[in-house]
Amino acid sequence: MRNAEIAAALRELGILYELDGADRFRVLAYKEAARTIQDSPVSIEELAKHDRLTELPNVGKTLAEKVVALVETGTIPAADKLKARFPPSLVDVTRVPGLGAKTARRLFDELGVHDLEGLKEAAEREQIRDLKGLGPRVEENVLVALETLPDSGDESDRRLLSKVLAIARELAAEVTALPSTGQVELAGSLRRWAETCKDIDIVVTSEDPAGLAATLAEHELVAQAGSAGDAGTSLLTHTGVKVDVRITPQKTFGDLLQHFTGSAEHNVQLRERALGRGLSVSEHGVAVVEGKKVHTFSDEAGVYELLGLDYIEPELREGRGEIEAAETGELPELLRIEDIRGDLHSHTTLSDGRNTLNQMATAARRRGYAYFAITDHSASHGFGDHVDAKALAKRIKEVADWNQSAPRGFRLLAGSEVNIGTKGELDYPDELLAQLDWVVASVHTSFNISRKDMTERVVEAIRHPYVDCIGHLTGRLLLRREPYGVDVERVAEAAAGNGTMIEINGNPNRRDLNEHHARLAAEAGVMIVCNTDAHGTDTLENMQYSVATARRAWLTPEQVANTRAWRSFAPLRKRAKAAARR
DNA sequence: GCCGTTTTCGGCCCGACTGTTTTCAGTCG
Repeated sequence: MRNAEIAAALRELGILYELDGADRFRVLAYKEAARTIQDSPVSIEELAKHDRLTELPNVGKTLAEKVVALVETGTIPAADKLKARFPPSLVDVTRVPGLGAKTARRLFDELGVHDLEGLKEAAEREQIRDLKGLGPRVEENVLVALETLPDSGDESDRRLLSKVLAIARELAAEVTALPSTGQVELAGSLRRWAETCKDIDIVVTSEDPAGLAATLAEHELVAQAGSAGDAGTSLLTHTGVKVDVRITPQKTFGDLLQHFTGSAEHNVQLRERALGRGLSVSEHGVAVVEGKKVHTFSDEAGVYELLGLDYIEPELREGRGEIEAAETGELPELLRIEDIRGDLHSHTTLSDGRNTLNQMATAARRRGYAYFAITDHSASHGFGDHVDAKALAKRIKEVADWNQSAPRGFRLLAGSEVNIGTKGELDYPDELLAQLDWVVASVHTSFNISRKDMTERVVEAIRHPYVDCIGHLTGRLLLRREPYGVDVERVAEAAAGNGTMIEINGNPNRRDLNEHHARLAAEAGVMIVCNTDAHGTDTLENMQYSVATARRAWLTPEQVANTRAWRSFAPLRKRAKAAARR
């Protein structure tokens, strides 16, 4: 059973308890445990089998028992019991914005609402207004909300970061261009470089809130402008993304930015810790609980400093131990994009890329890289773009020729992205692989084999003497395709043992390794590589997503191989080590 | 439910907004 399924079952159970009138902190405990499990880089099912669940934060004895029951029998007894009392479809009713469990329960008790269909009927028949505390506006809102309610799941209203970032940057630029504007920063999950996000938060200082709102309302990306005031304005883009622009005086810019950058988990932990020191943190400042003094900050660093913490980079603000580390001076010196010296996964027109070798190499050099690997797909790619052994041999010669006239300080590498067969075999002869500078090995076919077989398959490739790096390890496509089953812990162990690197693929649809796996792998001693998997010169800029994931994984430049100059990077490759031994 | 510089009981972020109310509960981020 996948971690996401276990997390979903716990979230559902939490809502069932909430419908049952449980204490809100108990409900919260289920949500927090679900999040921990969703984020876990290792298999929760495996932990359950070895009685290790309580090692996880937010999972105690009771929740551990429930997860064990779920993994062993497929259901949780407590959930079955509650489902006998409330229809599971009542959980859907709590997904309607504005309706929570308390309201859903009353609709069930007093109107017999069982599901979304029943809710719609009750609203249409104007029955909801008969309930004390609810009125006609609730009926109106329910009917509107039901029109746009996504079919299922928590993820369905999330979008890929890259799609939203482009819109956000354009709107932020528009705001910045106004003479009445002071500071402008994106906040929320965009600023934390999460994989996906729901909406756009922009924090601004402005002398002219009305003018700012009017300008944005006219922007070509904006479909609809909501209420505007001195505190800000809200918009809806044509792509359906909600935009919140928050205006603040300069003196509390840091407080507001800190608040809206989040995450919720980070802020909760930060505020709990602050309370222990007699300080109450909010977007308006840091208030001294016993007294009247309120500290305000024009930059975020001041907020963290007052709380006795080192400055925490936005990418780390996920409630994953960063506050404790900031307290003891143990925050990592994070990788920066300017640390990257080369890109080691790219495609050209020889396989399925859009640009030629020369165009890609030239673009890479212009980015300031010292080295760049061309890694077209291998002989069995099977999408009509395969490169047979003869074509690859020719390509090796072309790369050598290109390097003859290459500018100083830049080196083009002859490489390949080789398919890993179902038994871990590669589809070029070893003699040919030996002539390459760099080999990425990836799984592109037969995803639906068992977790055990997939793990063996990848580990076999990791052991291969000419495999330098594993590409997009889990094969996931964000919001589209689940990762295939593979034991990342075992893979990381094998990679560390064999000196095989693992990439963080910067394609914003992939970001694979994810931040949890990357952190686990680096801690296991695996050398990480930040790559783009660019299929054109334009997507070389996807390095920003690879670096973002690395930062979210707490990685330092030392843990990322391609932060090194070529003379230091080259000897890290297995093929170089083997040559040195000979 | 979980958790511990408040440590095995008694806490568990903070404020805005909404829709309904005359002071607040529920919901949201």
